[in-house]
Amino acid sequence: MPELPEVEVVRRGLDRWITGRTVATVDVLHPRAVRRHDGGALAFEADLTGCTITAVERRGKYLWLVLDGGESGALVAHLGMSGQLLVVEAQRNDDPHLRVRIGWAPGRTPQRELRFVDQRTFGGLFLEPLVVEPALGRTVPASVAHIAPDPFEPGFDRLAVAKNIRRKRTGLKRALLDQTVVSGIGNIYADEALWRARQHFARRTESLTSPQIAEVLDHATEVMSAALTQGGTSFDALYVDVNGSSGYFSRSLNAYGQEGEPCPRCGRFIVREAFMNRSSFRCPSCQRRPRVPHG
DNA sequence: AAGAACTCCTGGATGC
DNA sequence: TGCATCCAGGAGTTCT
Repeated sequence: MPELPEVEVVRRGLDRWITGRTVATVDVLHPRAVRRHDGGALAFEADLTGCTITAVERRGKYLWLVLDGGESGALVAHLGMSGQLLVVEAQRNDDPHLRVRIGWAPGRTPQRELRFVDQRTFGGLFLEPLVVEPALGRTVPASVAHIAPDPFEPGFDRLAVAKNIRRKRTGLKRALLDQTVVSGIGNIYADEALWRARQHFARRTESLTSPQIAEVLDHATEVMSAALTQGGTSFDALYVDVNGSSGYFSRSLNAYGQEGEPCPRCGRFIVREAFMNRSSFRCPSCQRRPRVPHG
């Protein structure tokens, strides 16, 4: 559920609250939360303790805290389906699905701490070295190197990505969700972008021109930008910013989750269909099924 | 080797 | 009321 706008809201909150702080204590309450860390929970606790957060960066849905200017690598975070990074007063009661607690060296009062809370445990935290991407000149964690730039990165070339998608010869939504092609787009914003572009999710990419695909990418960028100004999309308490507040973009959705509601453009009822083991929402009039389907 | 299938997980909603 | 089943889905891994 957290896609690019939601992760960016969290990144901004973390940047404001924890940049410059030094880790004093690390407490892993559920080993699965650090399953991607080399060496497991004990190594995670030992490796992170003593590090200072010098920056908070993001690519797509991946977020990372630069440690000691990069000298100690980065603490990578992926929120998965239900992950939350919360900055809360240390004395507050533990959250029901608290997985990792990170305490700071004493500083401002009240004393706060960083908590990773994750109901469905698809998300996780892990430390990794940073690597330089030759093509872009950007420094990213090793496991983020295979993730393509998101539309808000300086290295994002919309026409080059469009040409790449066209060459993939696959279904349009499948391409939008492929994080190695363009990152940050998940099920919600893919459906919203397709609705805005009046395209069907199964439309073959090779049947579109590169400028047409670039337009779909522009719609995705615009809808994510609009969501960001609303604090992201929240359907329940599962997605929140670092202070626990929900975003408001769910009220602006035109297609996603709108089964049985009238299309805001034409009034036909939005339908839900299974695609790629997940729900896809579309207007049956504005987004007609292509004659050569699937992909 | 690209792409489909499978897997991880919990709790709220739904069905009988 | 209570128990069983379904469903949400990102991304790494395995299979074809």
